[in-house]
Amino acid sequence: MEIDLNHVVSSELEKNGGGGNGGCLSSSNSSCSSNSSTSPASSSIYKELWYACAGPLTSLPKKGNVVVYFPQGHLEQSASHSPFPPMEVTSFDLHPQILCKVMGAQLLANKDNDEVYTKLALLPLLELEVINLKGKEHEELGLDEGGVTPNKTPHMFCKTLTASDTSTHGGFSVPRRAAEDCFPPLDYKQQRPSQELVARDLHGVEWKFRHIYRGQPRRHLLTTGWSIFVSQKNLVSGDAVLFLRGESGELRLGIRRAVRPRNGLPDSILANQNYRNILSIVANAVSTKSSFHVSYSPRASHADFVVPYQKYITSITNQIPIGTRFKTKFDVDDSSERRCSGVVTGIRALDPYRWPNSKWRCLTVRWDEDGSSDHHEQVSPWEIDPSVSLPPLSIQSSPRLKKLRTPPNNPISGTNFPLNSCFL
Amino acid sequence: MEIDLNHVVSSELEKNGGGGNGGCLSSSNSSCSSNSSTSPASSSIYKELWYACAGPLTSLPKKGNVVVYFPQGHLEQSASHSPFPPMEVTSFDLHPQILCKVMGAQLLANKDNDEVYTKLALLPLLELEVINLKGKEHEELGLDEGGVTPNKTPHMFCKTLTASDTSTHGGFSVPRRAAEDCFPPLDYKQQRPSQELVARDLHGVEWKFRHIYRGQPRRHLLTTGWSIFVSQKNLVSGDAVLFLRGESGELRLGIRRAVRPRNGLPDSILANQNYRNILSIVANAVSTKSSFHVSYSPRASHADFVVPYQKYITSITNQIPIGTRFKTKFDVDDSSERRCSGVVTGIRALDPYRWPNSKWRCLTVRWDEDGSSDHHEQVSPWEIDPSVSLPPLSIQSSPRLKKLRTPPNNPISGTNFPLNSCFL
DNA sequence: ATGTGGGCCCTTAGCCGACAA
DNA sequence: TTGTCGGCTAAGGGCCCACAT
Repeated sequence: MEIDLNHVVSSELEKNGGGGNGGCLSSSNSSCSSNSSTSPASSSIYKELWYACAGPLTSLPKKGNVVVYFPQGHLEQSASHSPFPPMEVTSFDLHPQILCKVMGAQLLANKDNDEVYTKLALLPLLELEVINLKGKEHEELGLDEGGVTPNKTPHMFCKTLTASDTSTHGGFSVPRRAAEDCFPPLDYKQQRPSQELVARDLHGVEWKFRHIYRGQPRRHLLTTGWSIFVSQKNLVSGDAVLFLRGESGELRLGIRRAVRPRNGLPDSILANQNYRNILSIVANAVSTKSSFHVSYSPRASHADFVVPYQKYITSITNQIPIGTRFKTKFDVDDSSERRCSGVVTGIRALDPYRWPNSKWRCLTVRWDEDGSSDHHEQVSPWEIDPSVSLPPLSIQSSPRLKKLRTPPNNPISGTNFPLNSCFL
Repeated sequence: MEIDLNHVVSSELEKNGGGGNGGCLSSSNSSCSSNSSTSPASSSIYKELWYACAGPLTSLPKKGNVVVYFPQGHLEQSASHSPFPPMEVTSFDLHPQILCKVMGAQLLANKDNDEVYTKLALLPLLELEVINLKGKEHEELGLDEGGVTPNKTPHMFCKTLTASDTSTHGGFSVPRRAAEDCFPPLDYKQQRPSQELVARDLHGVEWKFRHIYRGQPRRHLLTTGWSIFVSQKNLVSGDAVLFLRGESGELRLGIRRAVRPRNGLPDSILANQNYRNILSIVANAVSTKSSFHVSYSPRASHADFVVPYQKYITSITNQIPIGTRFKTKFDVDDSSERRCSGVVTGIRALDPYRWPNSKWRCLTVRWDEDGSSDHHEQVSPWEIDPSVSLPPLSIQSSPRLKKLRTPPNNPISGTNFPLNSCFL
């Protein structure tokens, strides 16, 4: 009997028993073993590892939270190669945004490439319930967003791999502080102190490394076992590994791949999710008042199509006139993050026929740094942070803007889209 | 931009242009290249290769055929680990068998493991249309089943890999007749005649091999390039490779993996196909009179849940009393096939609550050879061939039968399930 | 503090014919 | 006819330090 490692990791349950072979292909001289059934570790460490792999910016709705679900975003994620659905596909009479209650959230990891993703169970709410919600406490509305991310583990590090790290020629050069923080101390009186490290990945697979302190000047290195890890995980320079030490000293390690075109949500989710299927599933759930499942990859692209209720409301309540300057975050390494800024150049519905009045990526923006051309030029109001008090740029000063047609005159505001008509 | 190789191969269209990297990981010294965009070959050779990989027993319905679709079988295939759906899932008021017209059939290959599968577009038919069908010509009813399988290519061979074939120690030992049949002739006057072979797989990826005739006694071998192919395709001893020579001499090669627990339909299809999703998609298609898609892996398990109309009718029209002896086919190697036989020991619906009166695997059987315990003990009427005129075994003679409870008294017959009530 | 490269050893991939089944 | 083995050679994995940034 086989157990799908895609479903071993779960923040809700303690069922970490599943073994399988976890992609460990080495047979005899194994520096990795899949002996995860003997793992006595609590699942909390996996939860922390999951969030570490997902990056510092990831925050997920908790069970019971109220969120806004955007079918458009869901469709985009599932078929990134064809931005627009075929003409004959209608919106199944679905609203562009659907208020839902989070009935469950699973933290998962792609068996093939270790990318983290989540599976949310969403229960559509009716308009009546929306009104009732207004009197509820804030927690259910997803206001405690910051609290969802677990406290950052003190003993963890994340390093972007260099060419030397991934080459077959040598091992892995461990940053000094990282080794001192996360690894058991070595006996520095010895000539070349070394020890064996054992770390588990998100699937519970054990990886063994020889940790040695040597060289002139002295440094921490991972030698034996490292190259196997690199090849098994298909790591290349630019990807990042992260180590994490739990309370009782046990090690976890995860990977955070560099942004590549294809490293988003795994095939296992994308395939067989065509437009019609997704829409019929959601439409069915709405009409039968039953929950449906949504898979979401936090590291794939900034496509938040499941947004905390309060965050959404806040983002559309404040006016965002054209020319508004804003900032937003992109994480780069360890726990640092790069801030990008830009200016709103237009407001229009992406697909006015199928999804009229949809807020999904309704803002046309221009980024300040041209190097970041990989960012979308269409973003959603809740993705940006317009609270920056910079002087709004004159639109005429930008040559690129002259190509744009006159944006329609519908600035976003809460009054234009009262709750009573927004949802369902 | 990336192209999903899962969808490159298609029997219907000529759109074989898609390149991608086809899982070819070797970088510089590549014995495989993904230069499939330059392929001038017609897609018919791919069709033949697909059928060769699928095995001699595979026959698929053609576009326009009328078939019977069984949701139960579809659900089984998608979640082979949990044989029964959770209690709260109903059948969505779907009938256990749904008459459909085949609107399209794509021949596909799993990008990860090269397993062949098909994607069928099925359009549910109404009862009225069923009645009208009775006067139609036989072709549309799927009677030309045998004709669907293309004429067997004369120049092809299939060899099950030995331990030596898959070892890193050596190359691939080519059966003599195979080499003479499929490969260009060598100059046997030379001491060690050799040549370079180039073959394309289902994804259009080129593989190059050094073909040499040497040794004492002389034999045909594939040396350089072979081990890369083995490792890239993850072949192990027991798997089979097959070579195929087209009319103009170009080579194709495919693989047929040994039956393993997990080699069925790829993850890309299985995942995210839970019971509720499938049923809501099908129910939606039935109610909106639109088509839906079904993925089916012919080599995974003998779970024919899309059955030609006539085949189904024939199978349930004839009485199958308990004790009936039957034969059935299982393919083993090349184009040979092993025949298995057994006896029908009971007839009952698998899931009487959700799918009453369903014919899906309603026969309990006992196989004659005990070694074949991997076969299902529950088969569908159309999977067996009861035309064998062996004396029916006395039920009491079997010790294993004593454990069975008395089977319900509902022998299968066409009159018990008239067409008018069977479908929708 | 740590990325890269040269030196060097030794494992392993991989081609060959000798055998044997 | 063809599966497996021992022999042999060459390629590269992988540990070490020097050096540079």
